[in-house]
Amino acid sequence: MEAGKREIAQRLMESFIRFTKLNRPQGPIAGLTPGEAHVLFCIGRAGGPEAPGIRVSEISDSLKVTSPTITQFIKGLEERGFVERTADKEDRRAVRIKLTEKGAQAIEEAHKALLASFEGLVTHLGEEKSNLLAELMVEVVSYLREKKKTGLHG
Amino acid sequence: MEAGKREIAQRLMESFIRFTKLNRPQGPIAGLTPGEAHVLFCIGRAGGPEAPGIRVSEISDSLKVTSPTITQFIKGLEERGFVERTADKEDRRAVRIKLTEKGAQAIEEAHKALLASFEGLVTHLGEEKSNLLAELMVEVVSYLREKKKTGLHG
DNA sequence: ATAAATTAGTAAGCAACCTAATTATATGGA
DNA sequence: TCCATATAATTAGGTTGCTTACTAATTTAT
Repeated sequence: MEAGKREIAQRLMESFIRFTKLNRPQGPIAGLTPGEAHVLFCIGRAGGPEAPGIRVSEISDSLKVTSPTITQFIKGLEERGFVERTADKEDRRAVRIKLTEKGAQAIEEAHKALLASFEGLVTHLGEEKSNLLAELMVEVVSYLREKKKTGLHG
Repeated sequence: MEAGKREIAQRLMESFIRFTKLNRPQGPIAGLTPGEAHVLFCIGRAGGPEAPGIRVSEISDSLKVTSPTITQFIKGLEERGFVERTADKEDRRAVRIKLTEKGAQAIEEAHKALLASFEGLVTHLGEEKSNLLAELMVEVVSYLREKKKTGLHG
């Protein structure tokens, strides 16, 4: 039924547009912009205080943004004491980035706030619907990823 | 079950973050940036060629952005011949904005492209799941709207 | 008449991205 | 060994889509 399909697409489109608008984060959390929090999360995931620290290129790969973008974020985060840069001894082109104590605390705070807001959503929808939604969103993400890949040479 | 709830929230959070990243539009459609297309859609919805045209304030209310943002978009769109400005005769502070022929064509093209991409998603998920997703997203949107409202004075 | 509100616009700036070019270092092959 | 090439990070500058603060013109209410 083609008409049904178009109608569903229309509804999906509208809800996604509204979602995108509303989902834009309003203000900073723990003194971090949303983008900074993202980068900081990525650094935090990369290992504890004993680890050598993550590289700029690894962050940019992981977050799918270019390395100059990461450099800019790191610059701001370092100035404000959230991260530390150290030279890599085995590859002197590389830079190792680690969280400071302040950075680790900021992550914890931001993570709590973020999770709390999603827990609010789960409470609103109920666990069953939330599960369903998460599954569907995973499928949407895999579709978008596929589309983006083939879209480049198709 | 608190542990379950947190786990669901976590999965929801991750899928939403990935979605947001992938859903960012890549390039212009019909010579319009995504933002311009949005504004043009809004102008198009406001009435046909015989209507008096929409006001800047009406667009900004509808799209939930400030009026200077709209002014900037209109400026660019007028320069490139997508819209026309005319003075309102009954309220000389106001400006009436209408689509040109070129603008109407651009909307049609952009709308087709957008709808086609969502139809691709509907095909991928199937109609049943797509319907479900649209319904869930409507609930998410209403939750976010509510949260944003109460968040301001709570 | 005058104060208050409204409409649109300008100026300046921020967040989060991008590309192109540059610097420093690493590495494989003639 | 030396050179060409590749890689790591950075700098410089641009884009998109928003913001706030302000001005000018006009309308409305007192």
